[in-house]
Amino acid sequence: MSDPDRPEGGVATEPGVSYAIARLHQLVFAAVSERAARHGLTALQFTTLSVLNRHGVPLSNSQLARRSFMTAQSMHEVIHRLEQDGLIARSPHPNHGRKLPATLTTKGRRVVVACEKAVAEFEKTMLKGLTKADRSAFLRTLKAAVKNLGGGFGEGASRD
Amino acid sequence: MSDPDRPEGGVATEPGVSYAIARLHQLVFAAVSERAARHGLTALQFTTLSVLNRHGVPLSNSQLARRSFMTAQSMHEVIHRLEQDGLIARSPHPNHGRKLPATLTTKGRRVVVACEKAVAEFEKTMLKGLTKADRSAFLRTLKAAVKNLGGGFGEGASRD
DNA sequence: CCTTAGTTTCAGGTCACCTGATAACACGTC
DNA sequence: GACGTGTTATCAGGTGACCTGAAACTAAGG
Repeated sequence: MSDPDRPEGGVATEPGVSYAIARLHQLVFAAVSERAARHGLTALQFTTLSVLNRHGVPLSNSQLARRSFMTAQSMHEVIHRLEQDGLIARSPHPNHGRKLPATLTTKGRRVVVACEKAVAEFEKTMLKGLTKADRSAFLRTLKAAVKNLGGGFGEGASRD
Repeated sequence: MSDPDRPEGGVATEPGVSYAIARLHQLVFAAVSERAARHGLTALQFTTLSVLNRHGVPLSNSQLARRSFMTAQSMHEVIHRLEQDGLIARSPHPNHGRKLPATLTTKGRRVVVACEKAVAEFEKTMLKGLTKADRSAFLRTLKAAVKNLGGGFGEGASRD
């Protein structure tokens, strides 16, 4: 019903879990992008600042790349832009002539904290109506699926 | 521990649900992309063929776009390429001079069925070790979150 | 010293999206 | 039957997020 063009043939095997994950991600990504945009950031820029903020200690381009599961070249584009925009600063590592660890500037910290607050609000909306048990089961399953696929969460990607 | 560069300061507020969803999606997307690539498709091309296959009846560019939550212009790029590659065919709608409904070609159907099989295998791997109850709770929560964010799943996006 | 591995960075390419603009058609209203 | 409103297909141009390849430098171990 609700589809006047549909005759009868297609039984329509329903879409799998992958599809539901993709759809939810699409909505989450859009929501995060929108909130980050209010502070002049893309979602990727926000998450990169967030990683830096959570880690507490300066991280080099390569380290950030590993934690974000992308190439150093891709990460370079991100932090180059963040540096231009004055959200991070990079100064040479004391006892390593090649590494350029990045730290949040005051402006960068202010922005990332504001974004994180907005995202936390958003998550509350997303999970509205779910019990504490539902939420923890959800998170547990997400983590289990990641683990089953051989992935981590980038807390300590290899060494570093 | 496991991080020699980490002194003491950062308490590291742990990343939220959004982050876990993004990470799982990243792995799922990579896995689907890889499997689709074996048949010469991108993940997006595969899902588009899949929508067409599930629906059973020809869909126009605009209809496909609505079901996939993107603009008609973006979808046009996808189906134009699929048409070039001989995976779909488009012929004018009998009683509408502008619509160009797309159908799967024999080749297209063969490819999408093969991909769907590969993806189903993949999903089994991803959910290994989870009980029937875990899986249905997971899917239920995914759907609830989508609903909380005001999204549907494109089965009947508005009319059509 | 020389090799191997890690790091930063430039150059160039692809894919998945977007907005804007055009042109043709559909259809109800006057 | 002309007219406005909405839908559709499609071209043109642009951005963000990724990639590989290659160059140059540094670190560390034989």
